[in-house]
Amino acid sequence: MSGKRGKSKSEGFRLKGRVWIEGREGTFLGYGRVVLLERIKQFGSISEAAKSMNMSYRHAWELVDSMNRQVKNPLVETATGGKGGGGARLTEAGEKAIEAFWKLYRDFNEFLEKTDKSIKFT
Amino acid sequence: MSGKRGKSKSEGFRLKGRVWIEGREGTFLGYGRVVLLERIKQFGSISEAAKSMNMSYRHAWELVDSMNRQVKNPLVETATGGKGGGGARLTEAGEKAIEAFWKLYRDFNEFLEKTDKSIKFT
DNA sequence: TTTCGTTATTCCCATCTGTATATTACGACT
DNA sequence: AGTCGTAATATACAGATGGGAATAACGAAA
Repeated sequence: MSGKRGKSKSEGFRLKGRVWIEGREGTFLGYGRVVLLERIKQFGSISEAAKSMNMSYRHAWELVDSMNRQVKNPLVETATGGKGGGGARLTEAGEKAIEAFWKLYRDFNEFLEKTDKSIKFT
Repeated sequence: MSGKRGKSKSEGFRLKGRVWIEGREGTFLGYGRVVLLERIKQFGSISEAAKSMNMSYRHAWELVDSMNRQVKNPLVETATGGKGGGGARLTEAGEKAIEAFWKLYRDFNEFLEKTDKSIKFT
């Protein structure tokens, strides 16, 4: 291939992918959910975490609720009312989940990079 | 874990994922597209291929068109009119694409299975 | 008991994806 | 020339997804 210049029409392909943990109700942990957990840890509040991700509170709350429903020990504990109106904090299980997912995520990206090089189409 | 019986609330997690090839316009090849290519090869027609997958002809045609737009040598050649009204056939490049994807797909599933076992949450 | 900010929950709406449907273009064969 | 079945294309519709706004519940602190 390759004329003197100009993009070949089949240039620039790259391997992409997603991984997630699935539970009884469907997705349990994925990239977005883990980032959300981290923001909750950082801000101590679902609403602040959501805002920082440009995500609606409604959506964030549903994700948290979905995760908590699928485990015996919740990943996030919430409190309504009280000082500051309430808040949310990450549990031990939440911390473990974050760690476990990033480990998986790194392994997966490694796989993607390695595999990407060995692909030939035309 | 495990009480005498009954499902633990954190049972049954499994790793899932998707991989695809991305080109200039977004997705170029993924699982569904490859199955579609195989059906086109089998039936010699986009409409029959679509029907066999419970997919609308419109959608199938758009997928084929999207794939063809992103390469110099089309994966599918179509003919309008003529014997039987026309049809579609897989090109050499189409065959290669199928092969390449399944190879990738197998490697990915291997990764998933291997990785799934090494994950601990709680 | 009043205040306050967050969680919890409910509606309505915009957007997106794909379906269903209808119409036209096409060209080898009879 | 007429027939036939598929490709090609446009339009209207349905369902799912998430956003935004509105409201109620909550409980510690003043």
